[in-house]
Amino acid sequence: MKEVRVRFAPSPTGALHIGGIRTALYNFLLARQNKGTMILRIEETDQTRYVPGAEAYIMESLAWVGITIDEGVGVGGPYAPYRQSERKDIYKQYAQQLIDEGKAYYAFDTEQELDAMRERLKAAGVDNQQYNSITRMQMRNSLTLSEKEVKEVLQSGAPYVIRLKVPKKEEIRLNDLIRGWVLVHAAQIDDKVLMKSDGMPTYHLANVVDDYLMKITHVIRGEEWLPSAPFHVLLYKYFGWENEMPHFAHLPLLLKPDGNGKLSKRDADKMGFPIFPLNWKDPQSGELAIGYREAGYLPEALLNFLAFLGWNPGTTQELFSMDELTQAFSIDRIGKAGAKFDIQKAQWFNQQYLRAKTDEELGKILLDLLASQKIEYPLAQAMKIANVMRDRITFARDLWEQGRFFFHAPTEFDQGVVNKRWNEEAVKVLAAFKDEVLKENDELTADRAKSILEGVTATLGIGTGKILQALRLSLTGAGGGPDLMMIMEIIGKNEVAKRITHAIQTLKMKVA
RNA sequence: GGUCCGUUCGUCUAGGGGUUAGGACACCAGAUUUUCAUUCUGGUAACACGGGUUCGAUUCCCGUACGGACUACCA
Repeated sequence: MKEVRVRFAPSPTGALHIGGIRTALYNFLLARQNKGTMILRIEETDQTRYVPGAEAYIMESLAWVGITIDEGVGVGGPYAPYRQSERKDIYKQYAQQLIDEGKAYYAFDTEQELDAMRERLKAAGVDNQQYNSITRMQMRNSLTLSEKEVKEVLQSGAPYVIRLKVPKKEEIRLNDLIRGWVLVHAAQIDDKVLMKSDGMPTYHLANVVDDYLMKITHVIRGEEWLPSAPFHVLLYKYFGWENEMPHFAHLPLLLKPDGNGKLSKRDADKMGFPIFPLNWKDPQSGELAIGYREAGYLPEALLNFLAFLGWNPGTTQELFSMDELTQAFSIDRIGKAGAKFDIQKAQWFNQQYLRAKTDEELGKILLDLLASQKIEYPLAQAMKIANVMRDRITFARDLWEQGRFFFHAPTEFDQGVVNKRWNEEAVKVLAAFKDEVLKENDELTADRAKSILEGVTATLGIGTGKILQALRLSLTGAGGGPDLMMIMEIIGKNEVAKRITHAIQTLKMKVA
């Protein structure tokens, strides 16, 4: 069997969108599964849209989620260069070949002339206002001008483009791996521009030429390319590359969560979730967009989530590592319909992956979080916190945000709990408990804390359950949280005593 | 407008001529947890519509509706 060669070919016009990551992932999985090659090609044939930093961003994003590139920009390879701007001469040569063979032609029409043509057709009630087999004969191009005139215009240095001469009557068919046979009549395809007046190729030419030269076997890309795919097939035909033509697979789109339409940055902002893998600061506006990484998502969780948007293994298993995805992936299990983006499911995946981490892994993550708060803390303690917090968090940062009380005594107390649970009985127990705790010689363990507390309540003849909330309140300021005894073990006896004392003082007035 | 693509619970989806139409997220309820979260158990909830074909259609075919993509010298 032929070696599988796939490519991810983004355009560096800004940050890589989450949908792009999914496209890259599917390509990557197919490559890995078949021991093939994953290629990164940068398609920046439009200089006006080029954004500095976008290319580096793309590469960093792919690296972060664990999609490794075998060949292409950044790593090199036998078909270099992999940046389309550096392959200008190649495209020119192929465009010339089509001209020579009469399959393409020069067109000299100005923008105004093109507009005028569309207006004219529109006014005449023609649905299809295209530059095509009919209209091209009324325009200024090498088909309508004499050979001598064409030569003159070319020599005068006037701007021109090269267009493909699409046949009038022909049925173009393409067998999409996801959608099956797609038929299009050539009459519905326009004479697309192959070479722009600035000497750069359009996507269509560059894409086909590169895929052919780079021996690409599978083109997996977004559905937005489906309408132009027949045109690409035609190009392969014109070049005589039909036998080398890659398989096409047009992926369903990622849709916005509410309403309809393609998922956009605007929707993401509106709904409050990231759309880019990494933070992205727009060099034009200076605006910062938060990325999944910075929002606290684990790369493996994001990947797993994305993999399931449009694909599924056909079993009930949902948690897949990259290796497992590689095993299970198959193009024929990709769905046809667009998938609405549901951030809640992404959060669930993140939760699952967070839980699967060891105390040590999670403890270290907490230490990083603490470092940014300028808090130094022992790993052994951080691991204990990780252990009690694990099942309560969705994001790594919740370790800090929901566990502040481990590091700072509460400054405020939940009023609802105060009203309900803070009373004289509780104060009595707490004061006695504090005294007992301070008498301890050893470090306070959870078990020890519990027996001391039970001793105190037994002596005073008050039910332990009645004052537990008050104790929690005094230690954390809130009415909910992880196991209270463990909290005491982690913060230590002196801190326990200090906080109880402080709470009794602060809340005294409120009882009366 | 035109061309192309699509349509199973709110969402991601499985399934496929005869099923109690399955799972997951979310949601709701109960149990456990003296709290909260977790966990467990249970529950609400879907084949867009109309015609065919067929003994039988959610499944196949055709329409309609709805949605989407494309319709640039952008990718």
